[in-house]
Amino acid sequence: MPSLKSELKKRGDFDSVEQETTLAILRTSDLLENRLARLLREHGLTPSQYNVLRILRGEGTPLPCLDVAQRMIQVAPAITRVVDQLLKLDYITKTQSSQDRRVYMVDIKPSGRKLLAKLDKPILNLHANTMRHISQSDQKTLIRILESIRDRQSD
Amino acid sequence: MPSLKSELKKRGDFDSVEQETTLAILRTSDLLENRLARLLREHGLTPSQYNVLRILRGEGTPLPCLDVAQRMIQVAPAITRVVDQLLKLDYITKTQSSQDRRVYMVDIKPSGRKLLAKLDKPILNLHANTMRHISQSDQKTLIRILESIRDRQSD
DNA sequence: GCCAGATAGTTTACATGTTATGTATCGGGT
DNA sequence: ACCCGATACATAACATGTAAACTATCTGGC
Repeated sequence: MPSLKSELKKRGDFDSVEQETTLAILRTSDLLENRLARLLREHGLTPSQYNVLRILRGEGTPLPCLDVAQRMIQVAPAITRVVDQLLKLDYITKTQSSQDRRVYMVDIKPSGRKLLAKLDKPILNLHANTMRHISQSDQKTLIRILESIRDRQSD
Repeated sequence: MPSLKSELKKRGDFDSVEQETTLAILRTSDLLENRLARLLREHGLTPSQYNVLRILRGEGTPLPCLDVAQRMIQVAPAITRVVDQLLKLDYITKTQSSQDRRVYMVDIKPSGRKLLAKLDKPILNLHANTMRHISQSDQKTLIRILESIRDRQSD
């Protein structure tokens, strides 16, 4: 009987089912994040950098910095630095908009697309492997419940 | 039809159910973490600091630094700093073990217990509120599936 | 006794998230 | 034309996570 359950028992039982549910989500997420981060690190990317590149590739056209931030549920300052990093790595471009000079548009470069293309299969495999013991029907159930948790939140 | 689904559609459809499942977990976790962090911040604590205090309270006896780290699935350097912070805040004690002088035992102080006691109800309420629309049976399902995801991982 | 390898923590360097604050620019009302 | 509030980012300050390197201490074998 491995990690989670025994660990948590040690520090007292759950105070409520809701708390147990919350902890289960947080712990599982931690695990998944770590695995993804390790894979990305092998290619010199951080999860944030990867997400920005994904968003830009998905969009197809240049995007203002803050639009990228919004899609990552992130605050502006974080994006500024990630964009700086990606510029240094030469995976994106950043140009001041001529319509509105407050705005800076970022776009993915071919080098960035190439990197993403190289990552697509390994990442797909990672996720497939992570979920390999979970039936499709359980996955759909999971997605449904998690979605309803997110959608019912006021903020 | 709100956030997640529409957002993700924008950047291209999911590549697989496994990927969708993964993203659902990560996004939901983000949401929960943010809500908890906000509540804790009102009391001057970070999530890490709170977790360390919880572990120490649950344990009841002094614990070596690295033992605390393990239970948080964290690496040693992170603990060093969180422990330092909690020392500065005067919520814990840290004493060198006389048996093995490499080891430093940390323990929660009464002030720390008092703070946790003050937090218990609000946090319970937060979790209850987050899950208020989710049936107990769905929660149990969620816990079961998430647990099986975690338990089936090799590392 | 002594030394090599293991173990507990710390320190350093880097990337990121957060809030608060500063800067440039835009845009609408007078 | 001008000014004031809003908007797009950038910067600063702080806490945290990670890997890598370092210190102190312990321990088993010779």
